[in-house]
Amino acid sequence: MKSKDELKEGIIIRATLQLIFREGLAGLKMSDIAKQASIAVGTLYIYFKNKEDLLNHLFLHFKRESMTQLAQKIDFSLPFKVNFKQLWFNYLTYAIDNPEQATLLEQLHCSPYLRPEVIEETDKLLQPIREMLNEGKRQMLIKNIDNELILAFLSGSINLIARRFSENDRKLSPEQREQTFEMTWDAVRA
Amino acid sequence: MKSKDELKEGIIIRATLQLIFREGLAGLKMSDIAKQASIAVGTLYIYFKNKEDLLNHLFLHFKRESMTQLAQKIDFSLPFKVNFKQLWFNYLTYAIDNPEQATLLEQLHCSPYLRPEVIEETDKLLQPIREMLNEGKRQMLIKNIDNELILAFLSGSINLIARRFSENDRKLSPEQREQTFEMTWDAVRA
Amino acid sequence: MKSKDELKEGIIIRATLQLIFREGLAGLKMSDIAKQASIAVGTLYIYFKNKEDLLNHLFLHFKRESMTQLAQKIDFSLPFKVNFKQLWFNYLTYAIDNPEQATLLEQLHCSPYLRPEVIEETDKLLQPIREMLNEGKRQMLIKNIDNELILAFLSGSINLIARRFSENDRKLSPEQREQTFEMTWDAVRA
Amino acid sequence: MKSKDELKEGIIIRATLQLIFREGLAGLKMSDIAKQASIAVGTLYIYFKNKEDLLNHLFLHFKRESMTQLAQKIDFSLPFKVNFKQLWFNYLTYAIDNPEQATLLEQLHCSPYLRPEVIEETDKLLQPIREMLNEGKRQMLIKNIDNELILAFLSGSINLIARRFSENDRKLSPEQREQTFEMTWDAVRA
DNA sequence: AATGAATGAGTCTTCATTCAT
DNA sequence: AATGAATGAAGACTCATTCAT
Repeated sequence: MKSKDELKEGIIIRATLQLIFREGLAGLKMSDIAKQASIAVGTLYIYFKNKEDLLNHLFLHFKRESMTQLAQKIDFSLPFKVNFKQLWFNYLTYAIDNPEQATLLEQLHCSPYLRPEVIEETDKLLQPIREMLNEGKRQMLIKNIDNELILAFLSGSINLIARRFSENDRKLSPEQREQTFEMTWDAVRA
Repeated sequence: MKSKDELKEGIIIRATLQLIFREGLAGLKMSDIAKQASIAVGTLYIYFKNKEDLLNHLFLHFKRESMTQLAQKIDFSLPFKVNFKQLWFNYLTYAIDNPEQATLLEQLHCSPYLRPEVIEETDKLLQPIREMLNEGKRQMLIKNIDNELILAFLSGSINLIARRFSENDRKLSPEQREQTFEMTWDAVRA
Repeated sequence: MKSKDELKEGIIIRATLQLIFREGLAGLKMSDIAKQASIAVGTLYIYFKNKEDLLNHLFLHFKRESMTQLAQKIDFSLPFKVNFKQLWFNYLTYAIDNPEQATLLEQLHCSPYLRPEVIEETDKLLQPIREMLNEGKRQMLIKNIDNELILAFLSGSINLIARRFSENDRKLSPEQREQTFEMTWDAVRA
Repeated sequence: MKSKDELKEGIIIRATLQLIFREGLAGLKMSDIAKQASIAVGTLYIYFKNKEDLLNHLFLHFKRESMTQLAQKIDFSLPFKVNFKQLWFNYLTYAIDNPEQATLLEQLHCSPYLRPEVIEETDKLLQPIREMLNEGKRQMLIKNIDNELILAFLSGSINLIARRFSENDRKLSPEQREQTFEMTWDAVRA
């Protein structure tokens, strides 16, 4: 008896990520995923109910991974602005340095594959960030504006910037990153 | 003859817009477009070389339309900030009030259908806005940051906000719009 | 414009019949049907929603055809027994001489493809025969037994006999047919 | 060892019977059989060479079982008609009360799984009944008609009746059973 | 003997595009 | 120009069977 391989699920996820990055979500074929993962097509269906299911898992997987990256070096004993800046740079760095994941999440987001519940679930991952914004407001450091509005403002700007400036020959320079943060901070500061 | 052609072309474009909004880009079938436009499938191929061609035309069509909306009430004899605010509100209003088009442009943007040249062409439409930013910098009213960075910052934030807040029951209130503009202006002001 | 061919539906039905007879229902492939009918696979789906739909139409088609055969030379001005015998011989002859159809109807009957409504509909085709049985009872020529019971008795016996004796080298001889009818008549006569 | 094997073989056979009755032969999957029998798929292939082999065994198993039922209370010292009636009632009762088996045998019969030799072998099981018919003819109690014809007549009618009237809410009443036997006896009596 | 994960050939169905009318 | 029936390549998914453990 071979036991259902924990590893194999990861191999499939990884293979799919690479394919979407290289060829795009639109041309993604189950048979290609199998080939890329060096397994049989049928095996895919042991680990995932169908294509949609695989893509939803994929989305959740990298959404969580990106959230983990986001929280790095955050230390609530430090001043708000320090953490805010760290968070912002974490996000930007991750988005710029992992264009694979970013592309994936973006392509999936406007695809018909994603189930609403999965999108909802990923939304919950933002909860700690919302709390942090609340803390910033309490300290009267940032504007008293609806969290969702601020979040949309922050994510939207950072996402597009990362997308536009992730290609190697036009990656954001350290100064540009500082400038962009300056814009962001001016936008939200009280 | 010309007018007849253009009329039908418009009908097809309009029909496609509605279908993408209702059913999404992924499920879009040529036969459905034909049905929605009350013509035969074959006729589609008289006006457009193929599906890709149709979608590229569609993209360009609404990109231009949105740009026209954008320029409304802009008057270069007025002060920079007045125009900047007007432009910003034009964009936001259009994006919120025409979720159909916004959805369309967004869905198309991360689809494999769009030709690079078309994306490039739409980029040119932003030229006047770039000039305006230059003027703002000359007057030392806005930060001296790379235009593309500013544009990405502005478009990104406004797009995501519009998407998140375009459903009828959570449309942005006038105050929220003002608040958002405040963030934007603080971000770019010198 | 080519108009949807009335004929083609018949061609498909005919091709399917031959295939089921030659190869059996179990191995029936849509691609083979298309080949046999000298059309493209896709064309099948213009005339029939899917495989199940095609097979249901097939069933109904030949059920009706067999019913038409059944009614031949029936003349209600003739005495009951004459008609009864004629009917019985019509059925037996059809079943023996068209083993293709018989095989088909039988195979379909115990397949998962047939929709209950279709089976119901074919049941209605027996109505005239039920009336005839009623007439026979009124004339006190046949036993006063529930029609459904008589029908099951008649169909069951005749079906199995036809199946067992339809191969060329053991077809029922005229005497055997008379003998079988004698059994049948003795069974139902009052 | 032997007994252990036979036990498991029986469990598999039993599980398959239930599945075919509940879900039909067409949807029958080896994996489902394994689940129903609470064993692993691989184990099926220890007891049966393949699916076809399993189904042939199944067919033979229940064919034999039904024959055993058939012979109950038959006593050749009793008069012919008594035995004939007993036999007939045995068959009818078994068919009505064990719709599971009846469904199974019927579904298998028009499936591509059954090997001709197996069908032949089951035919041999009818030998005692043929002898009985011969005895009836010798005593000039029944018509002098080819045994196969009589058998087909009897089985066909009884099978269809049992199928039509085996559902609980329309099971044949004792009177109806008597009536049906009356038809049968009239059919065969000399 | 028992297990069940892995395999991959096989099949239905879809849909962009063509072309005869 | 307009039509829509016809085409057939392409792809998701199934399931009997195998085989390493």
